[in-house]
Amino acid sequence: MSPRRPATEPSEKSRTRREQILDAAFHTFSQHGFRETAMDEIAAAANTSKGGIYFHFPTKEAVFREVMRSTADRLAAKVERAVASETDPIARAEAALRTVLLTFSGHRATARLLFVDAVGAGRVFLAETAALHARFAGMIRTYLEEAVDSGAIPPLDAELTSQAWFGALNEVVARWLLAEEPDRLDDNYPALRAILLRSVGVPEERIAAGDPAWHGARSDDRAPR
Amino acid sequence: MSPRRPATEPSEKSRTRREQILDAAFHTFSQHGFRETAMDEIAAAANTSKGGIYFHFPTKEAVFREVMRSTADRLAAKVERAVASETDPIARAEAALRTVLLTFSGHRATARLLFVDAVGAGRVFLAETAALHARFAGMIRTYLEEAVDSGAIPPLDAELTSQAWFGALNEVVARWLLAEEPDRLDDNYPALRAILLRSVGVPEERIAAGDPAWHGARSDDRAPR
Amino acid sequence: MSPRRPATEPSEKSRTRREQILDAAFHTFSQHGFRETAMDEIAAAANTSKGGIYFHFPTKEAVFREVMRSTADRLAAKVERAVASETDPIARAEAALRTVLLTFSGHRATARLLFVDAVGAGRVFLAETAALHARFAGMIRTYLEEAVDSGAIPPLDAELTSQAWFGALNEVVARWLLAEEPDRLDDNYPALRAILLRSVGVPEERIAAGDPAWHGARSDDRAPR
Amino acid sequence: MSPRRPATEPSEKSRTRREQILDAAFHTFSQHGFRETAMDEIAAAANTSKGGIYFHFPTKEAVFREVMRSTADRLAAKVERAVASETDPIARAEAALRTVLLTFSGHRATARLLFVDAVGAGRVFLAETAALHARFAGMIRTYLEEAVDSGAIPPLDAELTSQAWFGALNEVVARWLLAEEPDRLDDNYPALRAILLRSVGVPEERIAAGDPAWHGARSDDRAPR
DNA sequence: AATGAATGAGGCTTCATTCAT
DNA sequence: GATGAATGAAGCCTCATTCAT
Repeated sequence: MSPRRPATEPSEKSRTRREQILDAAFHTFSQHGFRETAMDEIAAAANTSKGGIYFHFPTKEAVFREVMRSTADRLAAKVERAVASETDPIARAEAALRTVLLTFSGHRATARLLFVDAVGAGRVFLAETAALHARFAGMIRTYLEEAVDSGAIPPLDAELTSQAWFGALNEVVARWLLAEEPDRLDDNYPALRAILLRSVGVPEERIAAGDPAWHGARSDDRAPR
Repeated sequence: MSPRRPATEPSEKSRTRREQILDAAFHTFSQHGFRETAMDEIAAAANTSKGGIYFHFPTKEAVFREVMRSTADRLAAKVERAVASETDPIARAEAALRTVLLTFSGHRATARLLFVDAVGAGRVFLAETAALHARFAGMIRTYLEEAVDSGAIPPLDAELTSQAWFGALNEVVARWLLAEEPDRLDDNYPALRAILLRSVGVPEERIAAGDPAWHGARSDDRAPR
Repeated sequence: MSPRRPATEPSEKSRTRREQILDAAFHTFSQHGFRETAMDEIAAAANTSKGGIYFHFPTKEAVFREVMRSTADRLAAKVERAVASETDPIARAEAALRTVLLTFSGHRATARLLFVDAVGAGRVFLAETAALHARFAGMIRTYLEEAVDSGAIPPLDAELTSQAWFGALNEVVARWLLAEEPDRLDDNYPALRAILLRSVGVPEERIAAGDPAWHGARSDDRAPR
Repeated sequence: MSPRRPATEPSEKSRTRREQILDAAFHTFSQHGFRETAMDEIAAAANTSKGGIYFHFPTKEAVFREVMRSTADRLAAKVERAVASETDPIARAEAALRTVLLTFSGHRATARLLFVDAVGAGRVFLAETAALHARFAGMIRTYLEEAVDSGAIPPLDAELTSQAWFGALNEVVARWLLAEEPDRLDDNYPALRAILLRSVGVPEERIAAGDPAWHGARSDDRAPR
């Protein structure tokens, strides 16, 4: 018997199985894309049955949305945590950039899912994808505006600039994902940082000094998710 | 007999029908994406039959590849033409940027196809997509290297920078594509130009002067293809 | 999950449906041949859906192979059972012949499938067909060799002779299958028996005596499969 | 201008093209079977177009029928010629057997077409196939009846025996066709001759003497058709 | 006579979803 | 809660046949 809980509250067992499915879906989606992933594959990877998935999710779309959401949440939380430990506005922007690059560097699957599959999942997810991009660009935008407000950099079109930053980052990641024999993604951080900081008018001395947080903070390239 | 190894030049009639099909495919692919487009749809849009398409192309993939190729060719040619009319290295880079933005601005479908569908078409097209991105980034790279060689801007990591530029541009376009009620895409040119030029160390005076070629050269937002 | 590698015994329900499909396939294949039979027909005859068949078999070919295999197995078992009840070497050969003729006589569909469709199913099944013929010829060969060893008949080229016997039998059956208004197939047994026995040098007295097992053992021409 | 000929009479040019098509059809049918042969293949092999074939033949079936008919005619004529040069009834039967075996031995394609494809071409050709088999069995039957009439062999069921002979021959040929690495088909003649002659009661001395016509008359294994 | 092009019915297979147990 | 089984709507592709030129 399950403990005294409302019937609508998912039981421990159920929470676990749900997560199993999401994990499996995350991996298959990021490997084969949305359309190319069959419910059968997810079921097999989750050690359950197709019917089992349909108990927890109403449609395949719902599974995908949930995977995207939770993945984006995790990444956003990670970035926000990293940013929170910095106070200098420019350092905060650096931290955001650095974190994303480091995270993707160690988690190709996450990068693939968020920035390749999201786009390729079909017109049904257009709004979702736009929101996803807007979310990360929005984070960047916040840091840029802080920097402007603090006088660290001159005023700028924050909306467009954050899009450009995100796009630049996105492309570097995507090219790394598509490469046959990719180098370490994070090798690109110093140069990318320089370009982006320069693009918003950070003084050359500051750029030349490098990112003080960028000592051995290299990715370890092995975390499972 | 298949037309793929024509003993004689393809007849006028055939050339026309082939183009009809490519046109139709271009539109349906850019509206629904690769997987979501059925051969039947293309056939209907091309005023022909499914079998008719298969007379001209061996598979659906082949149609898509051809559409991508010809679209990319057209765009690349347009950019190169625009660039050729400038001599100053920075002006050449500006011309490239401006042309792409203007073109996409008037041809959402082209943008959609090259920068959204290409990515989302599935793993089969990975290499193709990578090549497509590399192609345009490569063009940018050439202009940047010219600028460096001429001393107009300081040395830089041309590979990464061209990726970043392309990515920034790509994202701005993509966001515009995904927006519900988009502004004019080309409204973004001045700000984007400033960011990018700044990112490679173009002097502020040059940036402030604006792009001299950017007078009424706005897109007209109506060309059929 | 596919049922091809069942972790547990296939359930009763499934066994039943699988057999339903095989039964339906047996009938449609033997009536229309492999290429001319559509999966839809099999599905309809099995009171299930096309998809239902694909749950149990990976391809149409696999269905055909399975039908052939099980049909051949059943026939071979029947022959072996009949032969086992005889001890005299010549009587054993007679039993084999008699059994095949009697079986086919009552089951045109079986005959059609094994000796007409198997050949006509296309190049993909060449090896399968060769093996099928070799299997039955091989059985005959065994009985002939026993007969030689026991001294009942003079030495002979067992390989060729078994082929010839099988071919003779096959043709008689085939002509009966192709006839518009066929007589009883088993009416031919006495004469065929005489020819074949004579061809391997069985003494005329033995031949003239007839097959003692051939009293009312006539087929009844109505068994469902 | 064509010479003064009735309009219905095929012109020289036409006769040639028609034959080209039949030749091509013969080869493709015998290699891939009826259903597996596409009109395109025949057209390509005949160096003409699909439309060209439809000028000379109304349907694919018609082409097949014509190929079968002409091939069978050619073989039958060959056999009859060989038989005509013998007077002894048993020698005539031997000649028929020998000729077929030798012909097929050198022309796998003919054998394949007549005795494999004919069966496998589908239900539409049932009657045709039956007639084909009956035709050759009928020839054998004639020789057997002559032999009986002349007292060379005892009375027999000529219909059944001719079927059996034909079937035996057919199977030996078929097995040779299906074999991966076949020996020479005609190596089997002496043994097959012995079996068949014995089966109709030819005296052992006659059998043991061998076929006097079977000196170097081996096939040469190379004729194109 | 001949051809290239087009047609459209039909076939095999996939897969999201449903459902009885 | 979970599963195996079933469903049926598409989808891609093939190919005999037709037809304008």
